[in-house]
Amino acid sequence: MMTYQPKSDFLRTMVERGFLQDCTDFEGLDEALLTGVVPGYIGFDCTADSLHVGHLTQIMMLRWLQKTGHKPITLMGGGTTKIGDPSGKDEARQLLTTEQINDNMAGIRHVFERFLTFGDGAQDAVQPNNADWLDELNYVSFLRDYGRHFTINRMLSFDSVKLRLDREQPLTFLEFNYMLLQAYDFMELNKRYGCGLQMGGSDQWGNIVNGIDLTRRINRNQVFGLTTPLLTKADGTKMGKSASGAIWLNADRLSTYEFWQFWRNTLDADVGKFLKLFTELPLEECERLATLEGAGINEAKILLANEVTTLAHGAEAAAAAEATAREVFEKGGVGDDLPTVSLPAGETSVVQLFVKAGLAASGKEAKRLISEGGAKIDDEAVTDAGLMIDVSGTLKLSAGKKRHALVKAD
RNA sequence: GGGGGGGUGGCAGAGCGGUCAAAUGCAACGGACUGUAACUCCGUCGGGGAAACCCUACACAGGUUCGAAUCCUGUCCCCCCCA
Repeated sequence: MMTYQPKSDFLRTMVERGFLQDCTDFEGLDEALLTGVVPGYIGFDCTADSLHVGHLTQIMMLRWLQKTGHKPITLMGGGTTKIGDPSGKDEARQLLTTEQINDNMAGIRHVFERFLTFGDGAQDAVQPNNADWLDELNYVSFLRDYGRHFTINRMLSFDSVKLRLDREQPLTFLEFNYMLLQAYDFMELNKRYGCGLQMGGSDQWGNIVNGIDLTRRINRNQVFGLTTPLLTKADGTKMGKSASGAIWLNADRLSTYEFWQFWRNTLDADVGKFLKLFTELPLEECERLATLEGAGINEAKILLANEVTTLAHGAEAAAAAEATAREVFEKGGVGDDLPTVSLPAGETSVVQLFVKAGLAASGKEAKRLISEGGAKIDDEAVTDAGLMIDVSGTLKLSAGKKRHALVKAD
């Protein structure tokens, strides 16, 4: 695959920056991208009101698509979310109301607006909702008009299906149908927007290929698909989890300081990869930074954190986060950007203080922290779990060396 | 429909009448080392309580026992094989 040198800006960027896992027709897509504006889409579930770093590869890909002169389509799975894609899930997803789904779509839209330009222009991003066409689907006519184009033989040959069958895990009819609906989405987007490209994670390959086939058969249009590699950290663990949970891209869900910290704590070995994927720094710069060692790579992580935070939350948020981090970690001081909790002034037990500040999940955990010597108030180690604290002014609480929070008296 | 095997802490997976808040591994958290890394090492890891101590837990509901995650009965769920 890599023997072909792409000529289009978009594909070249994708290859150089490590976005590309696979493509259905590398040369064909390249040509289409050179010929005119190619609307390209990625589908997103509406299960939460924000997206997280696990989506960031896809988001950046859409951003590059727009930057290189094409049209991004962020398809909301409003229709499919009502059913729920059960693949990989242990239990059936709880059903969301239409209202919840709409709220979630609005939240997701907020995230995208930071990365993409929406509007009515040829290269402006649009955000359709597949409920608009899936809700009206009639089972019998769907089977008759579209079901005929899918053979079970072929569907069984897809890895996503084969894996499940090989592992002797049940695959419900619902899941099996999911790929038909997604194929239908692609075809519909091709009709409505002239969409010529679907992108997604490597696990979406089968679904994407089905959409391409269906679009060719029904619309008689040649469309393309490309996938991104599954992102893992250098130590083999999943990317995008932190102590407190998912790394949300929405400031309501995760403070910009904590978001910044997530990137600041990138493993050495991942710095280059993340710079290329999640920032827009020139390629050579990314590669140079990745080769640094010791203090150098440490500074590179700050740069990474600043760049990603600027994209997701703006330059001001990034600067504030960096200032706080430098104050806290380099000078041992206090920064405004630390997670802050307000409490009524007065006496509280240390244990409760740590729980309320979000530094301990339970009183037991707070006590454990204290007995292990990891709990500090204004940098003084707490030794007595029975201590009563008079909350007044601002206190800096620390759990270990990295987790800090401020408590303010009302 | 018949036969068999299972459901244990965030996950994986022991335990199969008392010494079990439950081995071990992973994850997580704290500490040492450092660069706010990685690796390694040490410690912690159901909840409430300052503590003594108390409470809830081995799918669910009952039962047998001085005593049950462990035995019995019923219910629900999962997997496998046969039809």
